[in-house]
Amino acid sequence: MPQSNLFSQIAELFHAGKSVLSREFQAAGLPYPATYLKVTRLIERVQPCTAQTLVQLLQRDKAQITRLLNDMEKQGLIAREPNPHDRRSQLLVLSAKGREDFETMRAIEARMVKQMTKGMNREERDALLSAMARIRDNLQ
Amino acid sequence: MPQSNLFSQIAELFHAGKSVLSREFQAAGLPYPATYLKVTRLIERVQPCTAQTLVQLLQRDKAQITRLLNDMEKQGLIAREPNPHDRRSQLLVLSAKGREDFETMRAIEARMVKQMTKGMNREERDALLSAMARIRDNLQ
DNA sequence: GCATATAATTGATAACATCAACCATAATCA
DNA sequence: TGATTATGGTTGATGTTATCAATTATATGC
Repeated sequence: MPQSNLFSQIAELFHAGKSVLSREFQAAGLPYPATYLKVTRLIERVQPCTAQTLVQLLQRDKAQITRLLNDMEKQGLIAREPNPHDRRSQLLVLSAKGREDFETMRAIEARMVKQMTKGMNREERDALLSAMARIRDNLQ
Repeated sequence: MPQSNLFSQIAELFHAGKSVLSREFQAAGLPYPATYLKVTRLIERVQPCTAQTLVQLLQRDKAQITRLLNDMEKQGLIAREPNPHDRRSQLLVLSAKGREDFETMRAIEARMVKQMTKGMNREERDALLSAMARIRDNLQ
């Protein structure tokens, strides 16, 4: 890629990473799109978690979130439980299968990230992550 | 975004950047998807350039490239000229409109990148770009 | 000249994204 | 309290990005 700039780099990195992930999910018998990992991660970490929570954290359209959750529910990864505090929304939880598959996906992703940062030391990795966080903030 | 890892960061950055770009292209009267910028950039920089060249540089499926070029041709941004060395392929060139719109898109992108790296000095920016290039290589 | 490789297109389909309209419930406030 | 407005979520329509398999035309190697 000749004379790339920052944004092209990000785009290419994302594209390459996503395609590695999907391929490896496939190979591990988890034929899920890469997005599932992000969603399961959030449902695990952020509790209680509703569709609206995901909309805000992922900055995605709520329609897209609804459909994503429908698919994941259909595949038995998550369940929607009544929200005692608000009958308009539902609480999202991982099923046993969801937790298990999430662990596998997470391990695959961790392996990929390790591969990506091969040859970088602790400081370099930290600098990279903090630079990226900064960029993200600047973009808001 | 709680405890993000490298790949999530990249994904979020890409998503945020792409949406800023499309919005600003719209605002500038260039209702093109963000991909057009990458393609016009390559056609300008890499000459001669065929569909195959783009497939390799962008690591995209050739079907997708064909359709992308069809759209761009339909909108008058590029032209396909006969390749004197190989009658299977065509040489891609920017039209006058293509060059003009490309300049506008490039300026918009440059503004965004400047915004993204606000508060970072030269060394930090260089370190970031080279870390990203390294990551990209590691991923191949 | 024939077999095989390559450049590009086409068809099918999935993943990802956005907008507008809508329904049910919650919150506000006259 | 009852009307009004706001919010969480769903549905419909549509556009963009991606991938795979099959096909056509031309090139290349033998």
